[in-house]
Amino acid sequence: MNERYADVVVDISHEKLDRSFQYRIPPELAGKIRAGSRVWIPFGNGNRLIEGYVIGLGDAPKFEPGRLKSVAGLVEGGTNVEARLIALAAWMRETYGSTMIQALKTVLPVKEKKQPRAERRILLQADPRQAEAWLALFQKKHNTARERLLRRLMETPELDYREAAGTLKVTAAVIRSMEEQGILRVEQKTGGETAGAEGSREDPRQAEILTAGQQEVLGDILQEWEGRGRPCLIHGVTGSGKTLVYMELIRKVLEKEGQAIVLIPEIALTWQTVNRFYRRFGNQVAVLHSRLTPAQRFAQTERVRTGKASIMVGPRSALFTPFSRLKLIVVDEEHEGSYQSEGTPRYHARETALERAKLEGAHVVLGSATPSVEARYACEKGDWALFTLKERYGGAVLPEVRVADMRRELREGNRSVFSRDLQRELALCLNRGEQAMLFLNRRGYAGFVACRSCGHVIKCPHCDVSLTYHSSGQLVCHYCGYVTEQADRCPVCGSSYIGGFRAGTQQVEQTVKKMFPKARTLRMDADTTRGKDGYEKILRAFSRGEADVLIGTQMIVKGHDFPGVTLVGAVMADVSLFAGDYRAPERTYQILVQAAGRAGRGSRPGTAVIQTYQPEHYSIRAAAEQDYESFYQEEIRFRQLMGYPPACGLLAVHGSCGQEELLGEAMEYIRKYLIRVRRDRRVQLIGPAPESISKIQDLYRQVLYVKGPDKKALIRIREKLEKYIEINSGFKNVYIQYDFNA
DNA sequence: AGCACGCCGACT
DNA sequence: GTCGGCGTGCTC
Repeated sequence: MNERYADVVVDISHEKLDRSFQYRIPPELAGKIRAGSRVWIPFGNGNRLIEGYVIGLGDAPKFEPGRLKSVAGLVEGGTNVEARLIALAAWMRETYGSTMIQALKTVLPVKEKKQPRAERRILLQADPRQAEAWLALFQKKHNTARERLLRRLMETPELDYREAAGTLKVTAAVIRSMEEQGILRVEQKTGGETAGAEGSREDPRQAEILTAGQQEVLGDILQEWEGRGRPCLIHGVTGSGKTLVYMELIRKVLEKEGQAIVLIPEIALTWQTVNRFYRRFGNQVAVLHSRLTPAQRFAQTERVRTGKASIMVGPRSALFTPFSRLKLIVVDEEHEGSYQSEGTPRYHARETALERAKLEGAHVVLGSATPSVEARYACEKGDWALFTLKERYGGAVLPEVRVADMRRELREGNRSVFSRDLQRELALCLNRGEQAMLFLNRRGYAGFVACRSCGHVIKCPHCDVSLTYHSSGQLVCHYCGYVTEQADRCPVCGSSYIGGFRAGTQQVEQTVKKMFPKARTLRMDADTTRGKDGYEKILRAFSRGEADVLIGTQMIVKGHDFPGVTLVGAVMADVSLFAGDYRAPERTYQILVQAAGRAGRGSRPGTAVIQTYQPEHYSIRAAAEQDYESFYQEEIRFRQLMGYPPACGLLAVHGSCGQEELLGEAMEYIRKYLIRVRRDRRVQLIGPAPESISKIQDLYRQVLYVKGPDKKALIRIREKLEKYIEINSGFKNVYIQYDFNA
C-alpha cells in the first residue's frame, strides 16, 4: 500500500504559494516518505531545488499526470521536532477540517523575525563620484528601474528592502544585478536574540512525601508505561493530590533526559499552580500564558529551543512546544471545556495530545475529579488505563451536600430565590463569622421553559434536549429545528407556573442584602470584572476576608481555593441542565461537584446546598452524593440510546451567511448532497436548524448534524462535502465550518 | 521567492 | 533586425 504521490507545501513564505503541490514519489523513496517528511523538490520553471514539507500522501494524481514532477530526495538530518509537528498539523487538518496552512500556523512555533525580509536593508556602496557616473549611464540606457533606485539611494543611502520592492517597484533581479555591479549592498539584520535575564538556577526542593494511595497510583502508572503504555486517567477527588503524582512522573522523565508538557485549563493557570512547579523544578520550567506578549512568549519558546527548559506548563497552546525528546504529556482537569479550541482548526487539546504523544513516542497522563464521559468510556473499552485516588490528603473532609427541592418550597409558600435550608445555613454561617459562596449556574442561559410546580421541562420529542424560547412565542429545538407553540399550562400537572427562569447575580445580591443587612457582599459577573485584572482583584479581596458572601457564575468555583468558605449554595442548579445540548447533564454534574468541593477545604467542615426543581435528575442526585460512577452509568446509557458521542460520532456542519434565504438554500443543498453520498445507512442527518444564537453581527447561522457509527466515517463524509462546496459557486458567500465536538 | 516569457525602446 | 531591461504570470 505504498502511496505514489505526495502533497508538498513549499518552504517559501508567500501568499501565492500558500497551498500544496503534488509530486510523484520515485521508486527509491517509496515507503520512506511520510506526512511530515522534509523533502527536496524541483520547483518552478527552472526546476531549482527547494525544500518542502510533505503534508499528505495519495494514490491518485490530482493534477495532469504528465506535468507532475518527482520528489528529488529527503532532507537529511534537520530538526525532526519540526517534522513531527508538521505531521501533527497534517493530522489536525484531516481530523478537524481546516487548511494545511492554518494547521501549520497553530502548530509551528512563531519564528520571530526568522524571515528577515522586513529586516533586510539596501545600502549604497558606490562613492558619490561613482554613483553620478552610474546614474548618467542608466539615464543614457533608459534603465528606468535602476535609475529610480539609485536616485533614491543617493538621497538616503539606507533603504528598506520592502520599500524598494513596493513603492519603488524595483524587482529582485534588478537589485541583485546592481549588487553584482558593486553599486549597492544588501544587508541582513539578524534579529538580536535578547538573552533575557536568566534567573539563578534554584535547587529543586525536596519532594513532598506521597501518601500510600498516591504511591500506589504512581507505581501502577509506571508499570503501565513498562507494559502496554496506554494513556492513563487518574480519577481523583478534589484535593487528592493528583499534582504530586504528576510531579513524580515528570521527575522520572527528566532523569532519563526526557521532556514534559503539562496542560492546564486557562482559568486554573494562576501563580499558585505555576509556583508549585517552580518550587519543585526550578527554572527548568517554562510557562505559557495567554497574557504574555509575543516577545515574552518567544522568550519562553527560546528557553525550550536552547535546552534550558524541559518542562512546559500552559494552556492548550503549550501542546505545541517544540521539545525534541518529549516523553510525557500531562492533561490536568481533562474534562475542562477550555481544551476545545474556538478558532480554526477547532482542535480538542485532549485528543491532540494523544496524537502528538503517538507521534513522539511519549506517554499521556490525564487527571480529573469529574472525568469527561469520553475519557471514562475509553477506560471502559480498555483503550486507556484507569487509576483512582479516593481520599483527600492533609486531613480535609468532603463537605456535606444537601438538595433543596424548589418545587416543594413553592408549594409550601416560599417564593424566594433561596430555599429555607439555604437561608438557615446562610444565617448560621454569617453568625459564625465564616464565608459563603453563592453560585449561579448561568451557562447556556438560552431560556428553556420549565414548570415551577412540578419541575417538568419542555423538551424536543426527537432529540431529548430542552427547547429554547424565542421572542416570537415559539419553542425551538436547536438540533433538529422542531418548532412548537409556547404552552400557558404545564402539559403534565396543569399548573400555570410555567415559563422561563429569570434570576441574575444582581437579584441574588439584593435578596441577600435584604435578608442579612449586615453581610458584606461581593458580586462577580461580566459587569464587575470588566476592568483589567478585575477578576483577580475580586477573588483576592474575598480571599483576604473583605467580604462575607461572594456571588457569581462559573468563575467563582474554578481555580481559587478559599479556606474560609464553609458554605456553598448552588442557587439555580438546573439552568445548565437544560442548556439545549447533549452535554448539559455532564457539565451540570461537573460544575456542581466542583462547587460543592469549594466548601470546607480548610480545617472546618463544609456544607453545600443544591437548589433544584429536578431533585430526582441523575446529574443532581449523583453530584449531591459525589458518586461519579452512578452518574457515568446513567449518562453513557443516555448517549448510547440517543446516539451521541462517545457512543457514536457526531459532526456539526455550521453555516453562516448575511442573507437568510441563501443560507437556508445552501444548507438544504448540503443535506441533499449528504443523503446522496452516504454509503452507510447508519449515517443520519439531523436538521438543518437555526443555531442557539441564530444571528451574530448580521450573519445568520444554521447548523446541520451528521450522526455516524464512528468518527472515521464522518471524516470521510466531511472530506467529500468540502470538495462539493469548493466546486459549487453557489456557496461563495456562505461560510461553512465543521466541528466534531459539537 | 525566483524564473521565463513577451513587450518595448535603443543601437548596429 | 537584435539586444537587453521591465513587468507579468506561474510554479505540481
